[in-house]
Amino acid sequence: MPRPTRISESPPASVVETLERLGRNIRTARLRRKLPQADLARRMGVSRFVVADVERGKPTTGVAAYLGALWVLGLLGHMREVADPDRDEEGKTLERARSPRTARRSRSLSDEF
Amino acid sequence: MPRPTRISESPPASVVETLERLGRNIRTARLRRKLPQADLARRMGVSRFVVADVERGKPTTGVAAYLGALWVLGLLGHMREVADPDRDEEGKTLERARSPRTARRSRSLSDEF
DNA sequence: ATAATATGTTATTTATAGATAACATGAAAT
DNA sequence: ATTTCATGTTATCTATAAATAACATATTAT
Repeated sequence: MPRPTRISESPPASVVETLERLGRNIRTARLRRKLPQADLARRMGVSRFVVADVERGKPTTGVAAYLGALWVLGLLGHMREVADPDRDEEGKTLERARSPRTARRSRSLSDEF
Repeated sequence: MPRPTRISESPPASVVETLERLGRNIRTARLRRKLPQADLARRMGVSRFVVADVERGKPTTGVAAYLGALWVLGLLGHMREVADPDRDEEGKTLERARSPRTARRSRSLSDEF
């Protein structure tokens, strides 16, 4: 990553925390499967150093490395729920407040004939 | 990302899919909050282009950019469950098979006095 | 003990991620 | 209509992510 970005230099503590836990989790999953870093790396199509970085929770490492590891480990499904609009209560509330359910749907539709 | 890695050049379809959905979800959350890309970027400490990349699900973008966006949007908590050892059924099974629960704990501890 | 395997460490190299800037296009609002 | 404001697009530049290689240090198995 060129031109040091603030978020990569020192991300918010909670981001660092989350990344480190994710890395540890991936490592745990790998060890449980008795899969060496090098093997996981080969199946991901990267060098073993990238796997090491992922397990350390390195912030500047590409997101595909993290998802690729999850993919090989059969844990990629866990990502489906992240930021899922259905789970975003605050977002849903904001949207509801903006367009109340009692209002007419869209005009153009109901007026169009 | 230098030296094109296979995973960045063309990640597995499911990884691409997952990334694109994640990007869309982040965009949805941002729009619901009526937050312009530039504002989100500023609060993350990156340029607006990185936010655009995230919303497109660009694989080579640093993982911190994705988590940073989730953080600003108050959705970082969703990441806590990803690859959680407790949710890794396959991993748990493998571990159980390796060290049956009926076995003695660790020897060194129970014998040490 | 010893061999084999796994992970960490350091140094070097190179393609590129992300910054900046300037302009284009597209919505929204006045 | 016209002025904001948001997002997309293009180009240039530079710090660095990741590859390779070689050695060190666990860790595991024989």
